[in-house]
Amino acid sequence: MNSFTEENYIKAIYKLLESGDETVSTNAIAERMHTRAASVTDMLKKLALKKLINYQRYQGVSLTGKGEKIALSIIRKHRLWEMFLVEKFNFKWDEVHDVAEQLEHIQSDKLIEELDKFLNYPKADPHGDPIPDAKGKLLARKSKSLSQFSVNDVCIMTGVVDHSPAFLQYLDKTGFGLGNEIKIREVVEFDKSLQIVVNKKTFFISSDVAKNILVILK
Amino acid sequence: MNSFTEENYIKAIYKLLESGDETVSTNAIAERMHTRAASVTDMLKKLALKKLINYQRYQGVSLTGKGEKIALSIIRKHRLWEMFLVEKFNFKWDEVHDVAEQLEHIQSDKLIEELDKFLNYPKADPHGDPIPDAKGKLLARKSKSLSQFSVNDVCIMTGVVDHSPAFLQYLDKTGFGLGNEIKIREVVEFDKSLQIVVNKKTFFISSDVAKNILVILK
DNA sequence: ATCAAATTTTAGATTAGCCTAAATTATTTT
DNA sequence: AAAATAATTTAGGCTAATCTAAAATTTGAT
Ligand SMILES: [Mn+2]
Ligand SMILES: [Mn+2]
Ligand SMILES: [Mn+2]
Ligand SMILES: [Mn+2]
Repeated sequence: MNSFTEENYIKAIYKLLESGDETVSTNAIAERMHTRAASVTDMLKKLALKKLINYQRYQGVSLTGKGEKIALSIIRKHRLWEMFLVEKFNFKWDEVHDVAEQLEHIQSDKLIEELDKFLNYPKADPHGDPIPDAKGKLLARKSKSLSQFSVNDVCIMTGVVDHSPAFLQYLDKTGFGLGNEIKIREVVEFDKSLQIVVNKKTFFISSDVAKNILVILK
Repeated sequence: MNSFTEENYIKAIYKLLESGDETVSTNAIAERMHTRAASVTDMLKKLALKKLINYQRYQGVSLTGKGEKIALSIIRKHRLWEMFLVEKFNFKWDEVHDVAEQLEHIQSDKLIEELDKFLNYPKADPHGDPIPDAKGKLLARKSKSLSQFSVNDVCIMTGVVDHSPAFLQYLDKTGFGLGNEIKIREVVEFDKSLQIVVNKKTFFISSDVAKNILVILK
């Protein structure tokens, strides 16, 4: 139906729209897809012809209902596969993304239904990202960045912003994972770095790290 | 490394070589790939340049060691995935092929290792076809077609020649499957059709069906 | 050994996805 | 409200994989 490339563009547009803006720019897509703006324009014309995006030249793009459904189905597949790899195949959370990028394009409704069942209908992937249901319904997360909390707040880690292996491995090495209780012991005024307590141990993390850790108040 | 298309050509050449000939023809590849001979010639030039096939124009092709290794790795992945779908995801043996055609191109050594381990290192796929090991070693099967046996021979069904859903569904409906004991009660001289006993029930099968059932003598 | 038929290759196009360079349109600054 | 700058699109090309039609080569039948 749609090529891998088309699927990847649609997903990129969806992700860019997630940050709140009404439309996304050609340049933003180009950067995310590691291509040139001219290539993006070519693809936008094609996707518009297929009624997957709303596009008028120079005006930015958004997804149509049809486009959004496709995006959500790809994201669903990506996250289910990531979950599968971690739960059943001994992958670490920093190893799953690249394989899931390939698996998300496999076409088979039965496969995805069985995958979902096999994993017992998980609500979130190994990074805490919510998994759209079979109908494309996605629960909005209410997590906030750890950097938004204050001294003596006690939070539960629910996700990450940065998904890079480097960041995930840093968290592993330090001993942070989803579900951990994090108590803020001190916020350094100067650089917004934090002193926190996790598993009864004290850690110092930069504001950069704090920004990339998602939590809910306990 | 190699595109999906290149992988599919290599696999096609491998399968055609399996029938015993030293080389395969451009036309044979074209028919198997549902393309035209001219397209095949283009691809053969490319694969020859990559040293995956031995090719001189008008002389037919064979695989180099490198090409054969790639073919076996794709076949290994295909058969492991088919096994996975049947064993873990409730697929029937007539439903797995098309999905495995997609999954066989996923690139991840760890994924295949874990898949193999998860399935407890199976020796054959749901159709009885042997699975190459991680080194690309493939055990030759000694099964023969049921049509080669005679009255009173007792055999065990070990595989199928035709993999089409139609044929597999016919076997399902009739109640034949891998591992079944088949006793030949009569061979009709006129059309080579057979009267056989499976699970204490008597069946009449055409010579065409018999040719497509692989067995070993009990 | 010659000629006809079949096979295979070459020549020349097409489409998807990508590129650079140039032109166009929008936005920001003065 | 111009002018300068930034963003976007168009123009023109490239490669991979495909096609049709024509040419070249091999095979096989007299
Ligand atoms: Mn991911
Ligand atoms: Mn994820
Ligand atoms: Mn198969
Ligand atoms: Mn099989």
